[in-house]
Amino acid sequence: MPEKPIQMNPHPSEKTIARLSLYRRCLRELAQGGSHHTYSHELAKLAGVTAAQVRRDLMVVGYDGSPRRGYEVKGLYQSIGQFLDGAIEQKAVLIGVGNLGRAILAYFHGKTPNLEIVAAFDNDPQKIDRVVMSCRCFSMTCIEEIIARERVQTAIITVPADEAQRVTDVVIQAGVQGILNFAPVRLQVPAGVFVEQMDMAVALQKVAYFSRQRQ
Amino acid sequence: MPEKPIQMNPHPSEKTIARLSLYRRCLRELAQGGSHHTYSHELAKLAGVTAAQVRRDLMVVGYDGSPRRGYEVKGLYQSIGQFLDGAIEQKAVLIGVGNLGRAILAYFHGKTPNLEIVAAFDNDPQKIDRVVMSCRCFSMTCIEEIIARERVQTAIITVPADEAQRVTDVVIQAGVQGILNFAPVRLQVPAGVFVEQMDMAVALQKVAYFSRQRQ
DNA sequence: TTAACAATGTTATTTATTTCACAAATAATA
DNA sequence: TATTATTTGTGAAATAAATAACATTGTTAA
Repeated sequence: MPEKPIQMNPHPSEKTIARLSLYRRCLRELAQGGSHHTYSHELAKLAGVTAAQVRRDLMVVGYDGSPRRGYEVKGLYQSIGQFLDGAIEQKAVLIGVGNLGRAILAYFHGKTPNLEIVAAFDNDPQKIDRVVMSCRCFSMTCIEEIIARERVQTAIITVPADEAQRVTDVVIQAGVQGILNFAPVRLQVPAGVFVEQMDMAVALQKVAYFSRQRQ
Repeated sequence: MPEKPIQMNPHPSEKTIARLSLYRRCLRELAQGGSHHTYSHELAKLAGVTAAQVRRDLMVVGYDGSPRRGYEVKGLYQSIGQFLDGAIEQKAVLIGVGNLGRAILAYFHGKTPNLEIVAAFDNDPQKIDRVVMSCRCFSMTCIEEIIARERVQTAIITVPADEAQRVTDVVIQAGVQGILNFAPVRLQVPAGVFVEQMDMAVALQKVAYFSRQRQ
């Protein structure tokens, strides 16, 4: 193989980051299935992409496979983990403990040790100061205080559309750098804050359109 | 303006379809706010894209705006609707009435008249034959029968990861052409079936990564 | 009536992303 | 030990997507 230059891609794309996260999940499954090593084409098949895509994505991680042997499953898993998670543990909060909020709390509980949801917020007195899906639920009046105290960097927004911008302003004021937004609104945020839109309505329309196209 | 050729883009991209759906939502809000006409740059600002992007996307719809006046809000809204929805009403089903399933049922109820969720399915006897979030819930043993009878084209999958592939095989067997999948698995589907993956874990990892990068 | 303006529709250009292709490398085999 | 087969890592090519540019045109106003 050609000599590797000591220089790393400065800005991996969003798509690459998303796929790396996917590869990590596939590697976890491979490890649980007892595999010790794997190949780009195997990983590609599991992730639903091409082998070339896998190899190119892995360039940013800086983990070297072996020709003929491929990648060591555990080693690559940990390398991707280091790359995606960074050194210090990250914290997230969730705002809006409706059905969607509860689903997300349940889904993530214990799954991602390097990115824990440390608190949930709602206005409903029935929920405040209770533990919902293993997560402590607080009044929305405490958002700023807890985000600042716990050094939370990420917020998951699962409130109705008409509350989303207000909540966004509060969490950013408190120091949040990234938002996962499920409300069907484009959030206005200052430069430097990352927003990922999970738009279920748009996604469903897309499926409906293309399923009609293919009949 | 140059003469318009009577030829339409045969295959609008997934991204264009997604944005058209977004524009439609923005137009609805404009209409509710009392606007009668709008411009590509206004729509662009609302949708969080560029004006050139808006105009390019609108080419596939075949709705002509007027120089100087821009687009008629109601007319463009309906044109996009016709384009996305098609002539005949589409039906969807939802499989897995957990927290996530309920959230989606609640969210879509009555919102999209051209794409109705006509039935939900679960194995829990507590839910079977009840109405959950205004949607009738059936046993999973009835999936094939109801999809075939109602000519359902789209399925929303909100079951746990280890059931997703089994459910997928059933709904495709019954005639479904498109799937919106919330389970964290790459579904194996035959060619011609469209799958849209809503991967909450990947999305959260992405936000965590980029929020860390920007601090 | 005509001139100036501002917005459209579309082509051309640029940028981003994916795929291809292949030298270099290494394990397995003879 | 030499040979073969197969996979990696990455530059080059191809494809896809976004942006810029602009001729055209309806509207407004002098």
